[in-house]
Amino acid sequence: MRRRSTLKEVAAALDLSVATVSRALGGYEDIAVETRRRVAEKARELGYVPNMAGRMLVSGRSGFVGLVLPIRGPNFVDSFLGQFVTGLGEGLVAKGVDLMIATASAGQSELDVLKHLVHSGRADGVVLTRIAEEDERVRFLMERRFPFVVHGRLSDEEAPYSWLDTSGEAAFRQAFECLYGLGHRHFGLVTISDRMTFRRHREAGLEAAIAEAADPQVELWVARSPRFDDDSHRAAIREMLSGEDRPTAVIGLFDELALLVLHEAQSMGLAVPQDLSVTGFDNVPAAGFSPPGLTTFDQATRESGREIAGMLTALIEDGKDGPLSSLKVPRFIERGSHGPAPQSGRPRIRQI
Amino acid sequence: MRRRSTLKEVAAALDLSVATVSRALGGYEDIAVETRRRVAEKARELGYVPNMAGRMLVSGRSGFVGLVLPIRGPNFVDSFLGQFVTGLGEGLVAKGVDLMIATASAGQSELDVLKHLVHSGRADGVVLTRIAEEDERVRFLMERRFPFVVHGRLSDEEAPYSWLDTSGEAAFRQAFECLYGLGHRHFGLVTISDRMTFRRHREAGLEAAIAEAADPQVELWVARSPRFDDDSHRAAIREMLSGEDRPTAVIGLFDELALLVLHEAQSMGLAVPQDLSVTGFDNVPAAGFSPPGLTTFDQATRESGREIAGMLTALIEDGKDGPLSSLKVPRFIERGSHGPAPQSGRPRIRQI
DNA sequence: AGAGGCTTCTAAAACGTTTTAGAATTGTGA
DNA sequence: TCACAATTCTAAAACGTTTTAGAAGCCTCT
Repeated sequence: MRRRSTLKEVAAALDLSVATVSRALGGYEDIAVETRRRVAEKARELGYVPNMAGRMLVSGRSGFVGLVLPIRGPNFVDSFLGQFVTGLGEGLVAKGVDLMIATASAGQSELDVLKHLVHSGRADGVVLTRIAEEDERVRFLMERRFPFVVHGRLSDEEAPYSWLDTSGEAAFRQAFECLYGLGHRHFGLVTISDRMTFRRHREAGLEAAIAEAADPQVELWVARSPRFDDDSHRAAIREMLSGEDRPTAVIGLFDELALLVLHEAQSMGLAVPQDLSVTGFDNVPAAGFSPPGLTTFDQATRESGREIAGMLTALIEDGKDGPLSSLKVPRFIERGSHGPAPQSGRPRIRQI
Repeated sequence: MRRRSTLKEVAAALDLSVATVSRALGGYEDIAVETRRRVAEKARELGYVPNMAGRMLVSGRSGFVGLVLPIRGPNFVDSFLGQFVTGLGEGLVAKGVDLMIATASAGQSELDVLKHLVHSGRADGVVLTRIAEEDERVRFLMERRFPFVVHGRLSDEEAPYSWLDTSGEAAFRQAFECLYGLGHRHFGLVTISDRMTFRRHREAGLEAAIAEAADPQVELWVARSPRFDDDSHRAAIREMLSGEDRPTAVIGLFDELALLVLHEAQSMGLAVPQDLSVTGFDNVPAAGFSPPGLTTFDQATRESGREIAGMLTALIEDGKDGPLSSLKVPRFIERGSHGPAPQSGRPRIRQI
């Protein structure tokens, strides 16, 4: 067990050919059972571990799956990544596949990284996260017929690629129904202006639910700002919450926005959930820690990672199979930030 | 650029030998300058990208560095991992090295994973995180002389291995000095009973600072429970905070514990920071979101990842160089959870 | 006895790269 | 002219594995 040995050494020790040892370890039927046993024993004794490079060379497969990290600003924190990586790793290790993380170096785009990954043969498939509505990376991979799975969806849902997504539609529908049931009629939505698929789905879910309610009393105030521009979001939220015509229930497109609402409400002297109900999406750790506890939806990110690992390895193994897809329904996490609508009447609505 | 081509194809296109093309691309001096230029051009034209398997086979290096993921319970959330992976990736890509994530499969220990990584030649070096005071993984790697860098430290600081750590000592000293300067004399420490190095360093820093203050008025109440047992922590915190002899300043060993203190204080009707000052360590995202904002220390995890990447690649390249180490001083993040000591007198202290 | 079939094993090629040892060509100095 | 050096290139081996095509030995059936 001291040094790793090679097939050749195992073969020499047993006076067999390298080919026989290879096939014996591979469990081939045309090697006598007794020989297979002897080979296995000797291999263990000598601490034989197959060399991946040799294997890769002949098989043309690297045994790796790549995760292309989104480029981040220097201060961007992503509570999602750790969970996702953990889940992916767990799912892949079960299939004997390893996970590699591909990062863009200075001046590289995510597409550059992807191209290098595909061309160098370092990975047999890739996982893409955080895709936009139109994504050049997806186009590139589809052209090459390189196996990949996307966490999220493009706007073109007919395109033949594999994805796993969490249904923002279902979630926002459920949020509305819950709040409507609690007597809320006057809603606020804090959202982004960027063209992300997840935004479209969540907004569509909310709109559909409102339409289905078919209640003329229901009104919606939409506050829309650029994704990472917290100052704009804050300003929009303050405007939404000041004045007597403010919503009684505010839905954040994701937790960070909902948490901003919680903060602004507090600093404006509005009590949550007595004066204002707030919901989010993602269930980031801070959601649980921020009093009174943010009501939100949990994506089960780690579980998604595991499932994506399974989809991707299936794709790699028998490439003929058509694209796979899976739509998860997020779990509603009811904490303290929502409650019955307050009783006071309230005037008209405005749209920003 | 359609399909990846090989050295042989480039050589054939230029009527040169494979060896010449290889050396030309390698920039060797014994290839005519003009030839080098022609080769480079044709290689680009044909979209040549070196095949890693071939290269690995002859060089004996995989071009990978492994990160062994700690095994986690099904619900464990780690905001640290995402940042660390991002930093590592950034640091490694600059050196042309890739990052692989090694996960334990069911029934495997972290040591098993490590052994397989080392023996299969899939990685040329590894990064270890979350090590305990005595760590069998470190022993194993030292025996094999396999390049590795540890994030954290063992209790045996003389052992010749490379590490990068954040000085919990300096942080807790600073926390004490800050609070002492604000008039606090009666301190609480919420900590764990597990034998982790980081615990020892932080506690040592606090004790040293108390000793240096040499003030007989200073008293310390220590509440110690098993690491992940939140219920025990809560109970210990409640006990610490109930009664008139409670501390005016509580230091959490890490943010999760400090956030528990914040919660318990709130539910007991204690105002932070008027009645009670609280500090933590780690600067998890929830620290910023939890009113009134947790005062804590920031580890600059992403930056540490980058630095570790540099250390490890240096170690791999010229293995002769002795072990490297680096001790970072964490940044004090002053938020709203600490303030001047309240004025009321306070009776004796107890030790749990 | 010969043909055919089965079982068990192996030689050799292939994957794509780097490196070593040396070949071929040209130039230089005596 | 010859010996020698410098420059530029190449053939071949090596890395460790898998796979292909087939060899060797034995058994069975006619």
